Amino acid sequence: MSAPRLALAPGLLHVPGYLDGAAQVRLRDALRETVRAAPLFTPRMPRTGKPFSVRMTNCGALGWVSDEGGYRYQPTHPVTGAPWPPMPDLVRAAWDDLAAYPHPPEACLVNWYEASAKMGLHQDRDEADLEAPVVSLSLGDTAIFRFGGTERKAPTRSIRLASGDAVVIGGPSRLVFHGIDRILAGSSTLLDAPGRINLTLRRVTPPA
DNA sequence: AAGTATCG
DNA sequence: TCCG
Repeated sequence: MSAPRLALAPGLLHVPGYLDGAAQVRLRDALRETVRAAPLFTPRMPRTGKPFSVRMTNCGALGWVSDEGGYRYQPTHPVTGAPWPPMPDLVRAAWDDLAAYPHPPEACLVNWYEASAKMGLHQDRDEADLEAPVVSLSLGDTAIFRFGGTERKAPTRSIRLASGDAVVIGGPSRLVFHGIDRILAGSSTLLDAPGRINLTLRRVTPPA
């Protein structure tokens, strides 16, 4: 049985219920190990240093970080200096299943949204390889996800992303603006606290 | 630059 | 209240 893949735009797919309940529990438990090895940190805006409301960590060879020095991928945790922990097998399997791209992901950004956290409209454009899609997995409370076009001025729409949902952002939609308007606290009991975990899997460098 | 606040 |  495969979950329906809903095309929101060319190259932009929503897969409601991609992970069943057992897989969500398995991923949640794997991420507890990830966060133990690579504690959540608070990213900051380039230049201004203003903190994000979302906290983050990463797994895989490279991790996305942001601070006064800018947005970048790097192989080590910005606070502990340790290499990022490995990607859980389930994460890698989701990439193989959803990305339609013949090379492995290098980065898995783990975003923790507490109930009041938001993410402004932005593009994912720090990857040297824009041929590969970005694959997103949601766990915990439902989020209001907003997306538009590849220009900031394009009109936007919003959809709800529930625990277990996947989104694939690729093809002509690879550089669409997107963000999280709000979290519907209490909509899931998967996590111990109100909030949401989002994983974004990415290929960063062009394949050798 | 993936920030927040505020206004129409 | 939502959107720009």
